[in-house]
Amino acid sequence: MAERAKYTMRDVARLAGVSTSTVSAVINESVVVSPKRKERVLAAMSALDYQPDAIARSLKTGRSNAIGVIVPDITNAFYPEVIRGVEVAAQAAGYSVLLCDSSEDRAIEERHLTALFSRRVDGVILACCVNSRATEQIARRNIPVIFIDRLPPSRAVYSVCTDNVAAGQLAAEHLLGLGHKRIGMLAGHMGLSPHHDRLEGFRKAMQEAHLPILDEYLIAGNVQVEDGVEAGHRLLGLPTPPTAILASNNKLLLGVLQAVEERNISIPKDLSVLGFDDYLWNMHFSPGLTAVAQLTGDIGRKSFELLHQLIQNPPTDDTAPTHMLIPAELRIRNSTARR
Amino acid sequence: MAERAKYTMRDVARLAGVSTSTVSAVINESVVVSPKRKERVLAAMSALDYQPDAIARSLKTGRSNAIGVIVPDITNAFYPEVIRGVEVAAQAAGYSVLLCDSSEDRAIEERHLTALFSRRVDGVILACCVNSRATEQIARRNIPVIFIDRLPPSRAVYSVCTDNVAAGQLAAEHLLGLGHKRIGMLAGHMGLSPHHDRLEGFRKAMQEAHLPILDEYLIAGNVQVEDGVEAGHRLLGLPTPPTAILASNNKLLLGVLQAVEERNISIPKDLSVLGFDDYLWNMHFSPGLTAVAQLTGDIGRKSFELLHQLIQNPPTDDTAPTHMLIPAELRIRNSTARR
DNA sequence: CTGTTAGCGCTTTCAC
DNA sequence: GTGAAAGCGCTAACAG
Repeated sequence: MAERAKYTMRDVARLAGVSTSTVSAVINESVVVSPKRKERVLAAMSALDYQPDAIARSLKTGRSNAIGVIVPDITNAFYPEVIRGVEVAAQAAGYSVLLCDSSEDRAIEERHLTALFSRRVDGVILACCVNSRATEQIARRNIPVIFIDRLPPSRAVYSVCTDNVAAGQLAAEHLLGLGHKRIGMLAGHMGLSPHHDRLEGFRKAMQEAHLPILDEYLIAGNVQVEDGVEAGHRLLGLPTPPTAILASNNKLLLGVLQAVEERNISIPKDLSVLGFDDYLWNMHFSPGLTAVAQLTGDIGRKSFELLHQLIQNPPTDDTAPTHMLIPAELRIRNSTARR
Repeated sequence: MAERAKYTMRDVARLAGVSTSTVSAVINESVVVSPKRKERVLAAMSALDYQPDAIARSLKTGRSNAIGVIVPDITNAFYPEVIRGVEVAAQAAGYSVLLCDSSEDRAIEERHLTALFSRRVDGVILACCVNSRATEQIARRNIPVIFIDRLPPSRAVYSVCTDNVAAGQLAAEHLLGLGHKRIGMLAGHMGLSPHHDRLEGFRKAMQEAHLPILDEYLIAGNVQVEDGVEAGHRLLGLPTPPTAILASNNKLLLGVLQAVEERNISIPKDLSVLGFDDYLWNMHFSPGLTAVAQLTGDIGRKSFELLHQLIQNPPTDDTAPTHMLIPAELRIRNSTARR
């Protein structure tokens, strides 16, 4: 079991009465082979149900036609959507995807990178974890890496991300446009570039509207449901509570919703609520949840395309890395209303 | 770029003043090496930041230390949870995971299998698509394959699945225990073994309670949200509507919820509702959704363990394949109530 | 257009 | 305990 394929190229060559190089030429269409012999080779191949050995080919060519994808938590619904985009594009280009989950742990991320390099992947797509040291590890190697979603501390890397500053601004302006002036924000974890940037966008929008951001309306830190519950209660228990709350990720939003439920507050009558990321169930909540959606499929597809391009045309060391920004999309439902 | 590592075993050997076989012995701890030379080798390895080439090793040993995982749709939240279980167990055992998404398309599934075989994976974990022909493709090869979640038409394969008959029964008995007698079921797609089995469990429970299953209470077919909406309306528009509805998957449940919303029916006062699979947002819906949860992490972990075992101890052809059944778990919340 | 040949980087007998 | 040497299956000069 798990044994090699029964037949090798030599068997095919023997059966077809040609040399292995001819078989190789037929398979790779690298050089022209006379129709007659080509026919014989093809016949022999299917007679033996021959499958080329990708490993031997990789060893010879130095290219694996495989890429690595590392995400911090595949059960976070954002990533599977991205991965699907990568997968489809990769498959179309003849690449396989090695998937790794770092569990938001820097040491595991490092081990995964090492393993991927050892497997000679042609490139890596990486959503790094907080305080990632990946850039240092990558610098020593010469393999193209695309950062997605989250940027490492030094942002001087190839990346494709949602334009989170614009997304934060978009969210805030939607609320502002509805007449809200007291807007609370659960900003998430400032060590995570998307959260950091969304807050920046929020700040920008408030500034342009000449509105102050009250300290007590801004809660940053963790990103789990319970953190959202706590922050929600904190905000809603204020003497002058906000009339709208913006949650920087889906779990925080779920937490806010729970706090709202517990306080018997009515959405959107008493409070408008808006989150980032848009999943199937968002629209089936009642009321439907307004959200700033990320184009996850695009992020996946474009990150593969960029990586593929880098694999085929290795950049010289002095070219500045590309940053690809994907727009976010406001999906208005019934959790936000005019003040 | 995408070029091989700078250093090979020969470089390490040269620097350490030993032969490549000694370096190999140190790395694999295959034979005892004198402490002194071992030290020198280790020093040389770290001095060069040497990483063994997994591809060359695979070619030589015939084992890739990689497994393939194929799922029909990675954006279905069930699979990422399973994959995480696989991933963690695989990583602990030194295996990498090649992930493929078949998009519920038999032809793509076949291509993925071919690619995985070509890459000489040591085994495959497969959630097959409807009408899968995978068994035939596998029969010709000699690679262990574990079916998860969904079983192929012929169930004579190694598998690890939720005990869906028991799960269906569990769900029905919960409703029965609450005094419901008129129970509607959105049974999903009968070509999918989990749906098929859950219906069987439902039937069993009804039979044991000496209750008939009305034809108009049983709706099978598709599995998308819209199908749930339509079926929900059909059920709720009946002259004598059911007092409880059981939905065989999460999307159907979402659809029912929408129909309920549109008809201004109150859960659980007027209708009890229960679904399969349990996700984070289920408990944050109001009311919290009662669900039969699958132990997704266990499915993933155990399927890897079984596969690993098969890789290490190839079964003889006449041993009957193992079927591993994972229990389901009823999580009672507020969407089901006494009738 | 076709075959011969020399490795890719590693593991593994097999002598020493 | 250690090294020399032979490949794993394939591709890519190169010579014919």
